[in-house]
Amino acid sequence: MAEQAKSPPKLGIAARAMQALGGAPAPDYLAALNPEQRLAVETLHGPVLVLAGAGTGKTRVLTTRIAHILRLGRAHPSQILAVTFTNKAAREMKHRIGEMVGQIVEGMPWLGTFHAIGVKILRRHAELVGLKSNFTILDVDDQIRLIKQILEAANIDEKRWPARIFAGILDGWKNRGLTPDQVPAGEAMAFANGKGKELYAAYQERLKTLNACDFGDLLLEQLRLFRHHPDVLADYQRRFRYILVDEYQDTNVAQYLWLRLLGQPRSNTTAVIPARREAAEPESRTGNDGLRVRAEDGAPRNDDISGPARTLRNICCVGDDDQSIYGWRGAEVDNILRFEKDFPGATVIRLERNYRSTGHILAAASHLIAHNEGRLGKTLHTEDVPGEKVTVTGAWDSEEEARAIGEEIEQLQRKKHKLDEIAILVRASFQMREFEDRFVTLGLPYRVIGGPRFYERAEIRDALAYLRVINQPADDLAFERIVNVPRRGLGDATVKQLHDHARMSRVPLTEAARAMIETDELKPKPRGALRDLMTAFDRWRTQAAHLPHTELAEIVLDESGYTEMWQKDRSADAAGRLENLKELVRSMQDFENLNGFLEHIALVMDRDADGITDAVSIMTVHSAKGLEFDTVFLPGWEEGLFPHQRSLDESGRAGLEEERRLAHVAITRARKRAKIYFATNRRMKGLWNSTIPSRFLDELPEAHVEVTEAKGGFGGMGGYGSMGGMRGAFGGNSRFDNFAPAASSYATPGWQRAQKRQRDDDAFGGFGDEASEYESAARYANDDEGLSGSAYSVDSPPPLRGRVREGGDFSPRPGSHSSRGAGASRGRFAARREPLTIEGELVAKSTGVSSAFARGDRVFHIKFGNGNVVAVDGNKLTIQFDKAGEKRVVDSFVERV
DNA sequence: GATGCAACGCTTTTT
DNA sequence: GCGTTGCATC
Repeated sequence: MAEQAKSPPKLGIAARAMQALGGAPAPDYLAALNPEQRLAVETLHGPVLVLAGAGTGKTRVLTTRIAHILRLGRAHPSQILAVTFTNKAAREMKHRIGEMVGQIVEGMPWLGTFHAIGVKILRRHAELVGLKSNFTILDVDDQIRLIKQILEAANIDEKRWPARIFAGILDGWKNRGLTPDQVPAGEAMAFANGKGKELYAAYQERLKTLNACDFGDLLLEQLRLFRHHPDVLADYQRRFRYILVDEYQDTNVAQYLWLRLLGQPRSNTTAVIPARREAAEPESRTGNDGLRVRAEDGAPRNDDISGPARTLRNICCVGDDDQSIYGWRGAEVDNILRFEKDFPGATVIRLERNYRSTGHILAAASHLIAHNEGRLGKTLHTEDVPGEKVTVTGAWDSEEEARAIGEEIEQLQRKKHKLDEIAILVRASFQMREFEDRFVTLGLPYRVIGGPRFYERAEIRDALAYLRVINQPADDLAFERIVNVPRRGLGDATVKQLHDHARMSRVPLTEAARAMIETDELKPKPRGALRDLMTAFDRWRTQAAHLPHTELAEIVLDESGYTEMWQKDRSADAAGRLENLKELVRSMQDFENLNGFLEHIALVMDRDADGITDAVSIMTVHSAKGLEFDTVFLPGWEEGLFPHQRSLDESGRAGLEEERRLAHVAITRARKRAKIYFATNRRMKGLWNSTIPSRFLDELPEAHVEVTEAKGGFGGMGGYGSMGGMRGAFGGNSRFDNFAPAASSYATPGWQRAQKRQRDDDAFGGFGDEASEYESAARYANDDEGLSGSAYSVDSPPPLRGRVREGGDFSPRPGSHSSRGAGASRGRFAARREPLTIEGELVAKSTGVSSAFARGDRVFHIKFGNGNVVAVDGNKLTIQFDKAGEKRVVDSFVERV
């Protein structure tokens, strides 16, 4: 029965599955599926590829399939391997399966991320790959510090060959499943004059001494394990009767190989040993400094992987080639495009009925993505109403864009839309700031998703380092991190001595330290400090045995002086850091012991959303994948930003297609409203650039898109059409060429005045044209020098703004904002705010209720820290922050201290 | 060991 | 423009 035709009659399969159920009527969970979904759930034999377009019920299929397998008794929970990319996805799956099966699925030990499963397997067989089962998992920070040490030891100038770059290269190799000896000679040449390979080998060796793995190793070491120990592999192949993979389009080569190994027929294990495959792209990742990494040898791909699996195994991959947006970190769309070749006899099922978005949105997204060539092709359709058209709105600059979006959100809010159902999805994270600033002013609750994660904060890592040393004394990286934090007189000199000693005796640093306390190599002062520290660690280790780990953490933070260090720190974020430490201890409660906790944080770097009840979400398009909202705002659709210039430069056509997929992902996040924006001027890297609308806008179907009219203000701005000339250089006209910036918010007297002044002045048009033409020409000549040369300088913001500022009453207050550092942002903020206040906008937005705060109050703001209230205006406070300077904020954002 | 200044870089991000 | 980082200096 393995020999099913590729396109079996759909009902046949379903019917057969029904028979398997003994002719009983389909259970509820099946009845709720559409025919294709049902086929995907019920095709339980042989490889299955489910191409699940956005919003077609992908997760539902996966979870139902698992529930179905369990219900039919085809496998025990422990015989199902289900892999996801993120912990979030894993959690969600577990939850939903539990709901369906009607109980908590404790018994699904092999449902998790690639990495979590990797750790589990590696811990069991650690000794077979040269590790001990309590090995540490290094995060990126540790990894870079380790590389630095390796580079130093090899006498490589870190200036010329930065550790970060090498970390990137290493990552690339590991993503492709390459061990040091497998690195193509050409690529190895590219770093440090051909030392790449050696360095990689040295790094791996060092990891072994540290009894540690980096993230890449969690996969790579498994490949090694399986290849060198076929018996172990066979054992897992036997165990996993069903394999399910989520987001298959995001798998990298290493993950692909891993799946191939596990998904292969058992008999075939010996054929696999030399498995190796080059990256799909002939030309690939680039470093800086002209460091081009190429796959020099055009080795035929995939030829050394064992031939087609002879016996079909039950592997089911779910993915969407149109949502592959992680090529830059090693994902290979190719894996999904080639599934049928890799797994002959595979059943391919397309899920094309979309349950998420209304008609216009879906049509717009489909039309856009149809411009891509390398795709399997799906046609999404919906039975939903057409709904609202996708809107495209032009804004003068990014500030106005933020203002217009803010306004639209307030309108939605007035119509009782939930803020939780609104998201702003940006291409690059620097775009977020503009919105944050705007929302703080408006008093609009928002949450930023992504950004520095909880466990990446310095204070958290420090605290963890202490715990890591207690847990595993050989953890040199952790030890080094905190040996002099807080300062205890163990500076670089002492640490270097420790290092020397450790290297000579080939022992971990802690051991070296222990030895050196007994000798008089060290000066008395550091020696004493070191002895104290080691005694403390001994004590904590003893306590660890009988105290609850949360208590231990508190003791350690306290006795080490770490808490005190932050208490004494007077900077704005010290309070937040202490709060984070408390949160850390709190979060430890969820774990049985220190070990479990440390493992969790190494792998589960995600943090649950903060407690804000109803708020607009701001995030990158990347982090929005998998999410959905009623209303989605998509700012920044401009050439150079979206599609991103670097993506085009580095990956050419493939890059453009990935950007287009990203745009497709962005639009398909919307259920009811997708609102696209572009600005004609944007500041990037400190310079104002005039920009042209994204080519993706032209690729949207006119019938489903509404180009919103400027609502007054800039009506008569034919003269602004500087973009016609720019398009000339670009080739072909865009219907957005003469687009007037949206000015919905500019019906204010101030703007009318500014506009009038500008018209009277009439000098602006010429300037705009000239600069823009030069700029776009330079851009398409792909000449970076020219590009920055053509951009407006920092001192001359885009023409209109410049005019406004220069016009007497709008100029920033002199003197008061001139301080540097943190004050700089204040200057930026205040200079812009001022005119708005004058024009009464802020007053108009005030609730009228007098604030609970008074002048002189000492307050705390989550973002800006502590400060003093210098003025109160309704619910708007002007606060002089200690660190962040003077800002106007809404009172609900601060609390009294 | 703290402080200050110059230099760098700046898409997307999980584990 | 702005935040981070590394080095030099006191």
